[in-house]
Amino acid sequence: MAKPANDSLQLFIVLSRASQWVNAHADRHIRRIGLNRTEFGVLELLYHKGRQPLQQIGEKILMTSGNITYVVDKLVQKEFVARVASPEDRRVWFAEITDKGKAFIEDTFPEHTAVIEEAVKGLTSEEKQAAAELLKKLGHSAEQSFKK
Amino acid sequence: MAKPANDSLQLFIVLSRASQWVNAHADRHIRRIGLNRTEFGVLELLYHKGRQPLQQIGEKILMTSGNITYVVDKLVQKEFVARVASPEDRRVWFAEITDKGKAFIEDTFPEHTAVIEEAVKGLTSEEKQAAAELLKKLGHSAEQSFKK
DNA sequence: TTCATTTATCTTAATTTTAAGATATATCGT
DNA sequence: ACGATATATCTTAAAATTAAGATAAATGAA
Repeated sequence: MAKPANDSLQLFIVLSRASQWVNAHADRHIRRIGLNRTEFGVLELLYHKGRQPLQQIGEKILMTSGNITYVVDKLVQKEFVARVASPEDRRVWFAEITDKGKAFIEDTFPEHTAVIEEAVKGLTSEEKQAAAELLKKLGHSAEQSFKK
Repeated sequence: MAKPANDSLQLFIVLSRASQWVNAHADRHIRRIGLNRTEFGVLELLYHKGRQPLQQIGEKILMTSGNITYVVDKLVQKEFVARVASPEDRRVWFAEITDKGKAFIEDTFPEHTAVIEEAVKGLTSEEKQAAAELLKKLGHSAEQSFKK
């Protein structure tokens, strides 16, 4: 049996590489449609999860508060996102996707999906499901232990 | 059976999240020891794989040529790395880890390993091995299809 | 209520990264 | 050998990101 630390380091290495190369596919496509990874991630989040306080966007996509302000400003300039004041807490702004933003996501999502399918086509459907289950568990536990 | 694209998108999502949170652990540690993720990655590469032409570093860690120059300059300033001319091709510089750089890696590696172990402790040893195998396959195929 | 503390967003400067292209050298076809 | 093309590194400006801290509002303890 190998030392336990080896399993962990090995996992870390292959996780980083897989993420790097799969994201290389995604990034190339996202650049082509005129956004960067962060902007696309925020827009997708708002599309799928609805309006979010800026703070919560930063918690999910892991960026500093200053960068959230910057990225949301860019999306507002592109008219893909609007800032909406919170009626309950005057410190809070929600970011909300606009109709133009929704249309953009809906237009580009089929291509995005095709790019991701190409990126992960080295695994069979069963392998994808097995990997996804393990990664879900890993992601949750890493998030929990990071916040403690 | 779900649509095939769903397997792929789901895998992409959980891969991104797992990578994000595991890297959050690693980044926090790397910052504490005075480097950033890119610098540490380059230094580790040179430690484990020996001297590399700058070009090849960029291919492995996916960064632009300008950024390689910048990062290697920073590591040279810290005396962790030296530039060595190639005797065969006068365009090429190798980056090579110095004794000080080696000592730095050797000093910090036990902590780095402990941080990674903590980050991935949500999986059992068997699960780590299963995940690593799938991610290795995924990484290789994503790299190949990206370059085509 | 009041004051101290916490929280959410924004601002600014510095750092990191990319993009575009310049320079020097190597390679390839003729 | 020659000229065209390709390759490796570097330079510069712009874009993206972080870090530190300012401001305003909410929360909590006394």
